[in-house]
Amino acid sequence: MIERIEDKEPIFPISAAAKLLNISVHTLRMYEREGLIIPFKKESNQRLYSKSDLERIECIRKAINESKISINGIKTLYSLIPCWEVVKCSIKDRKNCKAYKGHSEPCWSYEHPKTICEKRDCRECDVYQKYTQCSEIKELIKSISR
Amino acid sequence: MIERIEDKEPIFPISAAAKLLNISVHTLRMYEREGLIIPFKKESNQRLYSKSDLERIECIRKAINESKISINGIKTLYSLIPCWEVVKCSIKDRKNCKAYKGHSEPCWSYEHPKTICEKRDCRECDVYQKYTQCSEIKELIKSISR
DNA sequence: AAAAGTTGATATTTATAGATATCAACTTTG
DNA sequence: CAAAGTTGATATCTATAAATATCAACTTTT
Repeated sequence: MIERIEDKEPIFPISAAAKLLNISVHTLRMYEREGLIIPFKKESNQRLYSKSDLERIECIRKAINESKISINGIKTLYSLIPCWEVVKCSIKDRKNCKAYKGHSEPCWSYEHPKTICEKRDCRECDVYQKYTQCSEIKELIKSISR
Repeated sequence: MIERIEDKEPIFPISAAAKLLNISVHTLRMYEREGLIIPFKKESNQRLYSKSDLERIECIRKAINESKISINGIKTLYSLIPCWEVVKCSIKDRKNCKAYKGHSEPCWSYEHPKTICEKRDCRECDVYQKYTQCSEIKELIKSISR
């Protein structure tokens, strides 16, 4: 469970990632289009995946293939992450934030101008990185309720 | 949105409920087996549905057919309801409660002996009755985090 | 006590979500 | 600068989740 800096380095091009995960390139792009993952993008727009990205994707695959949760189900689950507590945003931020109000997309899939998140890179955000699994989300909800 | 007492009266046998909802009897039993609904049971074990039950089922149907959330996805969403805050259970209760620890079934699908919920009827519980939709669950999470 | 409706269970159908394949245009690499 | 890999897009396939149908045994109703 120790996270190394190297694990976050985006080093695998899409075909290498697909091979390592034993899935098709298109599936990876679909997960991205659905907002489940945010791969690193080079200036040329080409995707690069880190080891952490691969772990995240494996987790998502388990949810789909073993737990039989549909992609829209996963999006909805992510939409319940209390991101406002993680990024400690202000009441004003919350007023302006579609993610705070919505409940069908992960917060990082919404536009959220005029909030604390405006110029942050969601790929680097704890909300995206630390609450991939359902157990992690539930533990977060427990921890904020006190 | 006004809830009347009559709305909670279990009056419709399964075939009437199925007809009103325009679905098959078997589908109703499947939702029950999956733990999405808890119909009232007569001594003879026959099911009766209230108007509130029908509304709940329509909501679940929308989640499945329109929002494309799978049944397992819905179960997982329900498992995130912070029931411990709703029923105000003790630390000890939480220690004994599989629902508190789990994250794949709604709390009312778990056995939970030696907790405050032990002898309560989950069908009558606010956790079951008041947080059917995702928007309601998210609002609850917001309200407990302060 | 006969008719209508219910029970749980198993077997079958269908609609579609998730995955794959193919494409021409563009980028990177050696 | 050619080869290998990428981009997004569209069209197609397949595995299966959700729903339906059928069953004999049991309850309720009139």
